[in-house]
Amino acid sequence: MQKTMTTAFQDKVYSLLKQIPCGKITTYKIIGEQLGIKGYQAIGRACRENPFFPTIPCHRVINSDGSLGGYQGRLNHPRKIELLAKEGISITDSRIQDFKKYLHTFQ
DNA sequence: CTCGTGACTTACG
DNA sequence: ACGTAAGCCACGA
Repeated sequence: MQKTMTTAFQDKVYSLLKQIPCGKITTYKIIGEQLGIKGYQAIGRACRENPFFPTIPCHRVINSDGSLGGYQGRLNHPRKIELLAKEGISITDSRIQDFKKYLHTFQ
């Protein structure tokens, strides 16, 4: 029956993502630092397998250089840009302006 | 159990 | 800026 097939790794990623408030974003690197791993790709993979929405807002996760990265397996997905823009984040040319200002740290 | 591939990356030259 | 290497997880054979 397993409605959800979340693994221990994904569970950690989701826990962090859920801590991200509205209007804030984070990067794969930060998540990796919090998890203590360097498998940034694995993090993105966990988001892509994310069966919940918007319980797990993977659209709030971007690259460390300010680019949107991808969404649902697609790069610079228009949906991701729109969602972030609605949260008050300015995006230009598939890139976040002053994304550091919106960066959310798991302190 | 082992191997190979894919994945929303990052770092380096 | 581009290409390559490193590194972590999940899935299929």
